Amino acid sequence: MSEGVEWALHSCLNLAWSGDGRAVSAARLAAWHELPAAYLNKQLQALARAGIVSSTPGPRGGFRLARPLDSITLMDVVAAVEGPDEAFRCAEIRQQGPGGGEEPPAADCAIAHAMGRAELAWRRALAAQTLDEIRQQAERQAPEAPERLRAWLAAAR
Amino acid sequence: MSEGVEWALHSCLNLAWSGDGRAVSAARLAAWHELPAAYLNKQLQALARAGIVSSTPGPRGGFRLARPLDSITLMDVVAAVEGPDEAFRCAEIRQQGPGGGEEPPAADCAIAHAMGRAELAWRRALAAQTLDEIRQQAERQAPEAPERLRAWLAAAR
DNA sequence: GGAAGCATACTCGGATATACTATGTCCGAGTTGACGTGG
DNA sequence: CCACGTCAACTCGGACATAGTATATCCGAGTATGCTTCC
Repeated sequence: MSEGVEWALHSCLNLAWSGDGRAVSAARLAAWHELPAAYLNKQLQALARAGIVSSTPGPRGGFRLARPLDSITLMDVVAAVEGPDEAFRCAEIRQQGPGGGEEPPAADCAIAHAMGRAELAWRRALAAQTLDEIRQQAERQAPEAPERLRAWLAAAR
Repeated sequence: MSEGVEWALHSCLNLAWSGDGRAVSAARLAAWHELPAAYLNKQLQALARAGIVSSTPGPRGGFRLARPLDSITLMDVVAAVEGPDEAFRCAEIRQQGPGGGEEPPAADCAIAHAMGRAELAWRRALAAQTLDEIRQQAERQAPEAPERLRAWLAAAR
């Protein structure tokens, strides 16, 4: 799985903690965890295309959450960064060569069906978890995190 | 996900249909679906290392199932081909840069925890499905498939 | 006729190239804010 | 003092390199088979 998924998820939480008042630039979000700024920018663009964050150019510009955290699921972020297509894609090799009959088979490939069911379970688990729940859990573990981020953003003016 | 997973799964079913009497070479299994023989051989080696199939060299050699289909799950094959490590690996970026505190955090990353739970659901779904169940479903859809394979193997002596 | 020895062909197994995607970097278009200037 | 125009800096956005992995290929070690030869 792409490294950018982890970056995007942390960035969403950081955006939520930064306060809704002002946007945060990709460079600041990247510096907070020592990530490559230009590449994180790429991931944030993907989030913007998916409607998860909104971007504003120019000075004082940057990214901010486009909707509240409790309406963003893990699935939304994963789909935005990784793309919408399934991880296991059936190439229908059973139709190739001597193994494939003359006419296409009537039913779907049993293997693809089973793999699809498993992947559906994964997607359901991701869709059942909102970023707000994760934020609450993270704040229970480290209650000072939001304030530290806001202080650092204000100081690094 | 790797293309080889699909090839390995189909090959396992084909090995089950070929009959337990004699081994089938990687070249024959590949020709049945017009796959690159040498590369399929690589995937079968991975299955052999995992104890799913057994290999015998020399003439009349090849691969055969090492244990019955009902004791092989989708998870076994996926783990053998893809490797045992998780798809989402937490790099603990929260500990890097100004965002990371002085001492390591006490609890696990909430994001990694949630992603791990989703992946666990996927793995459970894969482990709950045996290849024998898939074989039964495939035979219901195409009852003539096993016999066609055996006839082709005998003809291509 | 039978058995031993040998050559042979066929198999896996791993070491070696190539292609593609994820990763990382760079520069341009656009916008906002500040500053200077004129009224 | 206020309003307007100009300028400059900062931002995203997409186009351009690079690296790492999945894909594909090739050749060597090993083994069972069949044949030849000798007893």
